[in-house]
Amino acid sequence: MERTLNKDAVACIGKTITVKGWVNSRRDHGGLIFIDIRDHTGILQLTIQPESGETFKLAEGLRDEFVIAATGEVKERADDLKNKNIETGGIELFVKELIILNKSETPPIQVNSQQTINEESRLKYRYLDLRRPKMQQMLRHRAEMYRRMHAYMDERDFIEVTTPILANSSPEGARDFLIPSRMHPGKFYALPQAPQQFKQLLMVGGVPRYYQIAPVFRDEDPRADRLYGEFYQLDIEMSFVEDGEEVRTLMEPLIENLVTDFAHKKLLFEKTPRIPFEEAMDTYGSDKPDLRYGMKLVDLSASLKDCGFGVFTNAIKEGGVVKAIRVENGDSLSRSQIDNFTEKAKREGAGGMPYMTVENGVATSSIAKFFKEDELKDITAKMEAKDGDLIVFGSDKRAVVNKVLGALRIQFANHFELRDPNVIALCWIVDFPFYEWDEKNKKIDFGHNPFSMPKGGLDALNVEDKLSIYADQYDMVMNGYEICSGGVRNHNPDVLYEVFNILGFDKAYVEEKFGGMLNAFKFGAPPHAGCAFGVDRMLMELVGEDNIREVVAFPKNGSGMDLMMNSPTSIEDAQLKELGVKKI
RNA sequence: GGGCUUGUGGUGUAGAGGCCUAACAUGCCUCCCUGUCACGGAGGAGAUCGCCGGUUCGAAUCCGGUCAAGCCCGCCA
Repeated sequence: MERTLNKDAVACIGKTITVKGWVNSRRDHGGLIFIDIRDHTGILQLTIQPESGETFKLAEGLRDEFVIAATGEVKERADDLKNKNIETGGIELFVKELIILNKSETPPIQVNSQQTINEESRLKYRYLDLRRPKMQQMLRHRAEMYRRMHAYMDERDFIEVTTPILANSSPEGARDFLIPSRMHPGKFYALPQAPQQFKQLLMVGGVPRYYQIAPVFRDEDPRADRLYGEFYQLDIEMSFVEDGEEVRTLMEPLIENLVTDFAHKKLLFEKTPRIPFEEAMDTYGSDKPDLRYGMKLVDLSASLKDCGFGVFTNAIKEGGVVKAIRVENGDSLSRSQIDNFTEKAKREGAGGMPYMTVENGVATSSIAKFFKEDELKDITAKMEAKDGDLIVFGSDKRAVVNKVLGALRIQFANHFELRDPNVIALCWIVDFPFYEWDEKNKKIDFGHNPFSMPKGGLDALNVEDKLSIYADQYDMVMNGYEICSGGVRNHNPDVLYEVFNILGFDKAYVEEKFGGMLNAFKFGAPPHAGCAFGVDRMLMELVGEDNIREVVAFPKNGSGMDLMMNSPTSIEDAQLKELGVKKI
């Protein structure tokens, strides 16, 4: 007699085996009882006959989700009794001995049901939810992805180093989770928003290739593609790298392989394209474009600068642009659907949503009367529009138009179901501007990460137009989701001082704020670069989920609560006192 | 912080001023059943329709507020 998993029972015909698992369902025929026993490998039918005496009596009392062990002989079923729908449908276990290892109350959510269950209930009873085959598969998918990541990095001589979870509050970026220090009342640790500083210090510490699948913590509002509180990154960093392209070419085969070999999906591009940030913004209205569909933004300013439509000409006169996207077969949209899209456009900052449809080879609409015939022809030609297409315009400052049309592009793609779930489009967004114009405060500010290396180093910082400086920084985008962010780091103290000096911060400020890292850089920091992949988000897209909580065992809900464990919780006064924390 | 959507037996849904003493499916309980596989059959229990207030002769249904959830904006690498 040996212990066997359900799926392995198929190979045990004629043998006596023991299986253990949960009661998935019970079919009691009065004189004959069938039990489907479930483990993580699937379902196996147990057959209990009245001749088994005590065992039969025990089986009559079984209910869903009881935990049982059954011992008996595996027999092949007669041909007409085989169930082709399940893997073990050709056999059954004739039970001689049955042990109830634990009972179960009637479960609040049905494990064996196909019904979609309210997420709130699923999270409250996550341990039941996790018993469902789909969730079991998810957990195993995740483990398999981790395994591949470890193997890939190990093969390339990266070593895994764990970095502190009790770390420091960081000045940039998201809101911190703070941990009061008992030994230093009034002082706090912070949970790391990324292992960024530690991994750079590892480079200084002579570790040339580091990686870690690291938990990171951010106290920001969640979204469907953004977990609350904590998530995981495949975090890597390598020394003696001065060009981000080296990191990109090293890492992209891993991701491409995960797409084809792990997720069994098609890569849209044989060679993952590099798209400069500004081109992405201009062409797709987004720094994380979904490239599975077209609908590129086309600049029509040159054609329309003298047209009769004041909305357009005024925008151009004030230094703005007129751009448009072509929605294939978009004239099938109803008036109210158009109104819905118009609402969306307005929410993104547009004044309205002018549009034309194409009939008999030329654009037309209620606003067509403002345009000369050759202007309409020009629009049609530049948009490469065919009969039945919808042309949607945006006119304003360039940034506003890009934002509006970029958002509409996504909305139209959703509506017309242009996102092929079996295809993965990867791209790298490169050349992020180092500085950006802050419209609110009317001054220049850091575009993204002040610690990445300006392209061209110290010399490049001397240019007149600081907005023309680029950072050697890059994001990887998968089907419209940012799944990786990285950069060549600024390892040179002089460059770091100058980068801040341009914004008016002096040496003393930099030293006070970033002294720890700056000190290290004074003692022979090698040039280095790296990146971090969002593991959860990548897995979500690879397995075709549209909510990131579906690929996490125990996610928090939208208001940051764990409904199962009831966290966060209140704390005893005595405990607060010990930590030197005053109650509000 | 703001916007949109949703809230009805344990679970998933229907009902959209009087057909509601709230329907259906599933689950649960009792009984019957020796080849089912989401077994089947008979019977039964289970819901103050998220909460508070208002309109009305009459509210699950309309209105106001409130709470909760999901999505989005803000925020966030």
